[in-house]
Amino acid sequence: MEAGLGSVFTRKLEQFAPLGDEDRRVLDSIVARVRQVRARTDLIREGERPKGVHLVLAGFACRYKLLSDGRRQITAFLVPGDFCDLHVSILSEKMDHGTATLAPCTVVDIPREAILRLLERPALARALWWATLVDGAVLRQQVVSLGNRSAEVRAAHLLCELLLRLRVVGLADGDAYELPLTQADLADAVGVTAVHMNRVLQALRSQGLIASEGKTMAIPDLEGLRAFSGFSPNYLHLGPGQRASVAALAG
Amino acid sequence: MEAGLGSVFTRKLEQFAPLGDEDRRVLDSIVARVRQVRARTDLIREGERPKGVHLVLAGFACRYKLLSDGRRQITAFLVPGDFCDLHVSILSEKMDHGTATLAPCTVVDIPREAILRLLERPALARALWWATLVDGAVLRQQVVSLGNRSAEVRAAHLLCELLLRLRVVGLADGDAYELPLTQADLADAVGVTAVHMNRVLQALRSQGLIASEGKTMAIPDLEGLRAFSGFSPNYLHLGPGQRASVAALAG
DNA sequence: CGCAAGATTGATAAAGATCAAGCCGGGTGG
DNA sequence: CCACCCGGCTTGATCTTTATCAATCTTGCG
Repeated sequence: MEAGLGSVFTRKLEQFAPLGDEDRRVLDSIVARVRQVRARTDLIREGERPKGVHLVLAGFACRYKLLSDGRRQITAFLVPGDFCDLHVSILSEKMDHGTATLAPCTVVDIPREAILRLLERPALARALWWATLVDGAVLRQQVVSLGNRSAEVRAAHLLCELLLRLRVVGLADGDAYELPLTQADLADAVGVTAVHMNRVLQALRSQGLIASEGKTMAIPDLEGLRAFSGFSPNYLHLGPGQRASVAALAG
Repeated sequence: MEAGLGSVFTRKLEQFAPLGDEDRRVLDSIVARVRQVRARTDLIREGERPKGVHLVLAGFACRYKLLSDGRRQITAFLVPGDFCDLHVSILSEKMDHGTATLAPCTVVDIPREAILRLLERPALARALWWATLVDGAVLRQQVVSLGNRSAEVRAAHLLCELLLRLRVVGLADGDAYELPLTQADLADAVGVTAVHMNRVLQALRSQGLIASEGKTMAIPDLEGLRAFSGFSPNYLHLGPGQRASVAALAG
């Protein structure tokens, strides 16, 4: 399937820097393969060399690493608009981690040359640097969480972050969003066992901080969750266009 | 103090991509302020907007975040040749973390415009992307460690990584290097208390995996430490020039 | 209807935090 | 020149969080 990139991608990039007409034209000229990928499927494995950049248009994916004992650490959740492997692909290096879908996804494969063409335009290059900066910042935040916070607080922080990131791409309905993950998936990101993740979620529910049913996650008391988890959105480096999404959150 | 950048910087960048004469000329044309900074001094604090890029030429520094309860998480150690705040500075964003010296350092302040000039040259831009990629990869590795490994294994892994990174810049003498950090500094990176870090180091010493005295860290049995910590250097994306440093390590 | 994946519960064990001292070395002021 | 002081290292005892192991329950779905 061949098609333009649709609006999610453009909207995502415009969040970071104002684009000129010519920038937009270059963006629109990218022809990429769009495809549906079912849940729990590798997009690219550690050690492989990506042919192009993968971009999530819909669904839920992740970056992960496997350990020798079979355990999996999820190092990032990828939501619509997120690049799976931008930096590695620009350099055509070998992947130092894998990426995989967690839920059914719509994925775009952008050829490497197309990305290199984007990089020639300063405003677009800036947007890509920005995406990379946010990527790193989210990772630093995860390090802080894993190194210092209890499992309960880590989980709360993650759910807070996901709400905000999904709001940015218009996928959070007020204070609720679809979270098509198993407790084991969350556990692999938060760095606990699935058993413990279950107890953590129960605790958060009983404190009225979250209200999940099925695959829907609701945050009835965002300010409460924010305070509990010590969340501050500064590290997401949201653009001016997104400040409204943050209005509810101090900092 | 004004001066050229010296060889560390150039050597670092050449690790990533071959540079042409013109690239080198542009590099040499950068005039930057070089200064000595004493130990335990902030280079830039969270929330500030960097005027330019800081580069460590000598010494030992870190990226860190402070939590509301006063705890500090070190998210990266910065060794000679490392940028402190490249991405944030390129975008003149607010810092989402601080950087500080841990030992006395020689630091270079490169004006933002100089970096933007580098970015116009494809080979140099590529080198900067590469540095950023490695930054992210190291961070992912830290997430994997914090999420899955025991404190002992995390510490071993970190010491393995530092040996390799210091070898790359010629600061490791065979299997030993200067590590001018307190146990508390290490603890803040590994995500344990200083007390526990002390016991961890004792355990590693008694297993013959490390042999530190004073500020010198020696690795008498690198293969042993590698195996114990599950270290694999792939995520450092070392250039062909550095393969020799890795010879001792499988994978 | 029956299964398999996911969620839940309980009991026990291990890793690491916390609290509280004590120790050691080197720099400093009297 | 020495006493003392302070930062960093070390040790011990106890407490908390989370892992581990082992079932059991629930539910969407073929």
